Amino acid sequence: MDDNIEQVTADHLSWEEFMPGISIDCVIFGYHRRELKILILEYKKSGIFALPGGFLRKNEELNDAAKRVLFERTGLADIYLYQFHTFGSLKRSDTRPMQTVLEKNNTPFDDGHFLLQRFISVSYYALVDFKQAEPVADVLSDSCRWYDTDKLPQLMLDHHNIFEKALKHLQINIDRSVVGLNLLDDTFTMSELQNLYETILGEKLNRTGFHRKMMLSGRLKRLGKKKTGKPHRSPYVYRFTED
Amino acid sequence: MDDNIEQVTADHLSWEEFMPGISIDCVIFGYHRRELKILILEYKKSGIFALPGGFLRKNEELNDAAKRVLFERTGLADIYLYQFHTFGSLKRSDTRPMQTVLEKNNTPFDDGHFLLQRFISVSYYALVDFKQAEPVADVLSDSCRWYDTDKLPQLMLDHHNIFEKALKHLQINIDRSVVGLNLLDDTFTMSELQNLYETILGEKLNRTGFHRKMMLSGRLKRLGKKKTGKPHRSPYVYRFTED
DNA sequence: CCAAAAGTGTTTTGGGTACACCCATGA
DNA sequence: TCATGGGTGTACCCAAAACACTTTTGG
Repeated sequence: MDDNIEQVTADHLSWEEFMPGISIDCVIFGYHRRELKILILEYKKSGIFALPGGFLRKNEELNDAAKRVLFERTGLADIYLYQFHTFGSLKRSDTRPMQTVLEKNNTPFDDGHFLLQRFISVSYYALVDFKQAEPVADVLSDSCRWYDTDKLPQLMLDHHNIFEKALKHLQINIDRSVVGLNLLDDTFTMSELQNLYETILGEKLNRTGFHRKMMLSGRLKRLGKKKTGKPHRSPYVYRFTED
Repeated sequence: MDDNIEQVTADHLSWEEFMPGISIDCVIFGYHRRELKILILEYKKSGIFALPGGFLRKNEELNDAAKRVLFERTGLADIYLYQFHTFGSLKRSDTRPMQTVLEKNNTPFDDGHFLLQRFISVSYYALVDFKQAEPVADVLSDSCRWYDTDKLPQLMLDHHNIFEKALKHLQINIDRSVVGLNLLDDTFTMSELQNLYETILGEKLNRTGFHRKMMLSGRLKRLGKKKTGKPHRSPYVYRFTED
């Protein structure tokens, strides 16, 4: 019993370090085999799915908090991160999903628990290398896994809205975000890059036009040829030039 | 003395209605005589200038709070409002300007005063009709006045950053925001519209190209001719079609 | 008749798409 | 030599920019 009280106190103390009412949600995009993916947390035994998120420390830059969330879930630093919107609907304050999560975690709580308040969500999207990321679950969750964006489970609260808005921003910023640089391997072929674009935009692109546009952008450097073992001419591989 | 205590209590109670740590700032654009303007508050006798802002009620939609702030300062409803960024730098938590403001207002305060905490600013820009707006100062300020965007006073904290980012977003969204509809009179000439565009973008535009682009957009309806009394052909007046 | 600004037709340009063709490669 | 996919040149289209010309109006 004493242990339990101690735990509650410690719990309470740690929440004290954070700004109340402000959460940070991250839509973390990855790409593999023609599928656009995002990281999704599943809370323990609750069947509740959510975007990776976190809170803002009282002495922390907002953008640093987003970087920290990203690092905690993927182990990656120096990642393309973009703040695209802040969500503040009242529908966000439905506390039932989080109550369920706390119950399944055997965490004692009352109505005033930090996690049961109304949160404004400052939301970011990130582009990460699928192969380099090592998804890590947080204390409340069983898993942090990649899901194809066209096969997402039902997400808690307005998290599906958040994802959709992130995708829309990604589509609009597709060139500015240098998607290839952030979502592909270091080197890649032109059709791999085109496949990525087509997956994100959800539409077929003209092959020759795409080729020329990319070359004219001046951001691509052509390296050697790639031996594919396929019955056709082998493609060049490219790399993005830093600028 | 009793009155004073009563006031403090009332003051405390009223701050209780708001979410802590979250503020809303509005860059309210107007346009008159080839000058782009924004509304700026001057705090009482302090020489401190700031963007109009406010706070989020605990039971209020975020976007509604922005509308409320706009209404309180201009008396206008149904205005084009766009949330463009959330600012969360630690530099925002310098409390000295607000302490000065409270002192000049003879408002008793201690370190824990609501206005002296760290705030995350969810920021919106608005486009309003200069002639219809009736700027109203808030309780802490002497004035709420229009300033030409190229002659702004020094603004507190990061408010000049906020303005700059708002302007950048306005420039990018200039067509989507239907700038003419929101910043001009109901009817206007083509060159008035072009002057508005040139002022916002800060560059000269090709006259005939602008004319044609606007007509091809299909959003303009040509009305009659305008008698100008000027020694040249009189221009048509136009109106935006609603859709 | 002139100057000034508005409106409109014509030409040029440049990016995007479509198509045709050649190249490289393994079966 | 055939099928397949990669690379590139040519033709075409459309929208934006540049230019030229006409129209209207007061002095």
